Amino acid sequence: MDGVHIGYVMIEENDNKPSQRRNYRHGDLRRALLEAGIALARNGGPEAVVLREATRQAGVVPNAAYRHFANRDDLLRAVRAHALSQVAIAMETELDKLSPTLPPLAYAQGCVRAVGTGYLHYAHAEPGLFKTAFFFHEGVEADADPAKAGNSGLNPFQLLSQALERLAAAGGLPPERRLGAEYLAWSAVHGLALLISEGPLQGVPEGMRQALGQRLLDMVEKGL
Amino acid sequence: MDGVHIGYVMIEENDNKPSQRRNYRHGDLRRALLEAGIALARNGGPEAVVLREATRQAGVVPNAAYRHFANRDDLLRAVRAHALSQVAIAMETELDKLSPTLPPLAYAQGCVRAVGTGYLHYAHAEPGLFKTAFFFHEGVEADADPAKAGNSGLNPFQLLSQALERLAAAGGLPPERRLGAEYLAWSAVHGLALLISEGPLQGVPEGMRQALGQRLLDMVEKGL
DNA sequence: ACAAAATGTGTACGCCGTCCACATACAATA
DNA sequence: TATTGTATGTGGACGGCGTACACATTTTGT
Repeated sequence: MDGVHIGYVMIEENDNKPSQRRNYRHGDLRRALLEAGIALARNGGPEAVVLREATRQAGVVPNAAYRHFANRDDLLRAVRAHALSQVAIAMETELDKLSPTLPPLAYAQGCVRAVGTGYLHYAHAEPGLFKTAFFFHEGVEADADPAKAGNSGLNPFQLLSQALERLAAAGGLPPERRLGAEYLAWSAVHGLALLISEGPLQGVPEGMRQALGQRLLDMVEKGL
Repeated sequence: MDGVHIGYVMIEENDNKPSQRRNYRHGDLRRALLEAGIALARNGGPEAVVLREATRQAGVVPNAAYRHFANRDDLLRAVRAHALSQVAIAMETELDKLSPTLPPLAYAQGCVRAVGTGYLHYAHAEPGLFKTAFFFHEGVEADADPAKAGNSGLNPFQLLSQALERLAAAGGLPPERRLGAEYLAWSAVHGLALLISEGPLQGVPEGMRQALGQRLLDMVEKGL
C-alpha cells in the first residue's frame, strides 16, 4: 500500500508531514516548509536555510514555495519569528523557577537574572536557531506579533523590559539610569551569548560557562 | 594613448591598480583582489565579498583568483585579517590619547576604556568591515599573525588583555576576578557594538550613542 | 636557449533564487 | 449537479555563484 504510483506524483505513505504525499495538493505546505526551514536553521544557522532544500524536504517542486512565501527572505523571517518565540519561552522557563514569595527587590533582581540566564541557555542549546533569531536585528521592541512571543505573549525584548521595570519599581535601579537600561543589559548578555554559541567560548566546559554567565549577570546587576 | 587595444586584453591606461592592464600578467593580482574584497566588505559585510565580483573589479577572469586564494573563504579570511588590524588600530588611536602622566590606576582604567571606545567607534564607523572582522569568531587569542595586528603588533584581543593586565597590576581588578575578565569585557562591548553597527541602535544620534557607550564602560569598570 | 614553474584563460558543472506559462484540484455559484 | 474562478503545484528557463580541469602565456632558473 505504500510507495504506490498514482497519477504523476508517485511517492506516498501517509498524506501528511513526515515523508511524502499522494495528492497534487500538499495540504499543509506552508507549515511543512517552515518546519523544514527551522530544521535547516537548527543545524547550520540562517545561511543554511535554503529554499530549494526546504521544498525538497517537503517533497515539492522549488517554485511551490512561492505560493506561501514571497521569497527566501520571507521564509527566513518566519523561521526567525519561531526562534524568537523559543528564546522567549526559554526566558519564561527560568522566570517560572523563581519563588514569588521573595521580597520584591530580590524577586526583581531574580527576574533580570532569569531573563539573562534563559537567553544564555538557549544560545548554548540551540546555536543555529539563536543565530537565526538575531540575524536581522530588526526592531523587536515594539512588535506585537505573537509568532515572536512566548507563552506570556511577550517577546524576548519585552520580557527584558518587564524585568527592568520591576527592578526599577523595587528600587533596584535608580530612575536616571532606567532609560536605555535594556540596551546595556542586552548588550552584555548578547555578547556573551555570541561568544558561547558561535565564538571562542564554544567548547568551554559546562561549569566554566555557567560561572561566566553568572559573573556577567553580577556585572550587569552591579553596574546597571 | 589611453584605451588602446593591444593583444586581446584591450582596456588600458596605466598598467596598475586603478582600472585595467595591458599585460597578460596582472602583476599584483593578490593585492588587487584583496582590496576589492575589502571594498565589498566595507559596504555589504562579509556576505557581500563575492569572488567573481572581486575578479571583475581586478579586470581578470574568475578563475585567476584561485592562483592567489584557495577559495572564496580564503579571500574572506584575508579581508577579515585586514579588518581586525583596523580594529586594533582604532583601539591604539584611543590609547594614544591617554596622558601617561596619570596615576597608575587611572591610567589603567583609561586603557580599558580606550580599548572599548576604539572598538565601539570602529563598529560605528565601518559596520561592514566590523561585521567581517568578527564573522568567524575564531581564536584570535593566541594568534601572532601581524596581518591581524595594529601598529603595536597586538591584535584587538591582545590589546584588551594588555589593558586588563595593567588594570590588575594597578589594583583595579582583584586577582580572583582576573581570569576570564577578557570575555566579560569583550561580551559587553561586543554586544553594544553589534546593536550599534547592525542592530536597533543603528540610527541613534551621536550623543546618545556616546552616552550609552560610556555607561556601558562604567558598568564594565564597576562590575568586572 | 630552453625547460620548468607561475600565472591567467576558456569551458563546463552543479547549485542557488526567481520568473513565466501551464496544469490540476478545490469551492462557490448557478 | 455542472461550471467557472481561484488557489496551489509543476515544468522549464535564466542568470549568478563557487569551483574543477585543461590549456595558453609569460617569467624564471639553468
